[in-house]
Amino acid sequence: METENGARWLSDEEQRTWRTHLEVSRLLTYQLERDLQPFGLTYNDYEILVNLSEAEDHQMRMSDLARATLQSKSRLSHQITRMENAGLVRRENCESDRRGLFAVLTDYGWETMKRVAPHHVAAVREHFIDLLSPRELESLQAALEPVAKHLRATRGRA
Amino acid sequence: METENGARWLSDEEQRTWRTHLEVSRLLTYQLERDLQPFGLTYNDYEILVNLSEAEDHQMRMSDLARATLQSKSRLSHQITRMENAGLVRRENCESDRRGLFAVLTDYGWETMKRVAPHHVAAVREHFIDLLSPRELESLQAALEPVAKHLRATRGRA
DNA sequence: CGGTATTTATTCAAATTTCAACTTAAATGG
DNA sequence: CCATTTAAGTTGAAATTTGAATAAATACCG
Repeated sequence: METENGARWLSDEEQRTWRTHLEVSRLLTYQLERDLQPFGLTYNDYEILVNLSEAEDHQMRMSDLARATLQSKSRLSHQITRMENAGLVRRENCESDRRGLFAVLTDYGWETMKRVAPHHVAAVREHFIDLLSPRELESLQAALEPVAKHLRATRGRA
Repeated sequence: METENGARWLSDEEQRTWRTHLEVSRLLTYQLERDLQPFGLTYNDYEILVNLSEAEDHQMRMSDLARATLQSKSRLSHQITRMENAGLVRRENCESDRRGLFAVLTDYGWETMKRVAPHHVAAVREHFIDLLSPRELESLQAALEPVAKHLRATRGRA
């Protein structure tokens, strides 16, 4: 099963799996976004909150946050500006590197996180985790981790 | 393992799998987008081309295309306008329902599709399919299909 | 040290996406 | 039939995202 220039097409099984994966990715994002709407947060907002919540002193360098959330610096900068306006985070200067800035979780941001997280987790369960058996969960992780590893590497050497 | 208001947190295993899935989704989209760049197409463009290519007479009603690609009608409308300007598709009136329009693949769109598809498929292989054993592929499909089904249903009754 | 290259982060403009308002046509139901 | 509701699709403005250009500070190297 070859294309004219030698590339191999996908078998039916491969194609089915590929499309299912794509569909799940998209619908899941879409659904989680929707489940956050009542709290006035986008998924992007939430992701920033998670990262800052888990970080030492509830703060991270802009660069690191951009890397962690897979966003461009420019995009993160805008994103943080918006969240700053919403009172969720603030920027703070970095002593040791005067080019640098920290994004810091505000008290309100932290309160918001604590309030919203349980609902978000419930949504993740409802739409993903609880639909998988322990065995399926395990094989999913086993299958996807190498893919993640590959993609991280590929992205890196861009 | 309960939150204050009764929601169950994720176990380490669950969390790891969840995050891996998220990461793969994102990096994969990102990578495929990048692999299409040399051809001057976005992933959205490509997806439209795929759908039209597989459709009867290389044409689809705007609504159906929007549904198939999980986009809003508005977004699709803009998208098609852009692709029309690029010469990849054209709009055509629908006889039987005079509100309706078809998006139709142009010759150039079809040529483009035939030219680009092998490269795209190769990318899908390189970054996903070929990293999975047949067994993993199978279990992935088995695990994700019910999730897809659930999400389709959930989305529907929105 | 002094100059050049990198890194960090922001900004502006252009492209894309979203959202609500609108138009036109078809379906529904007294 | 007519009136109303629903469906198909577009439009324009606002919000977000992208990408190149910029500014400022640090790192590197002869």
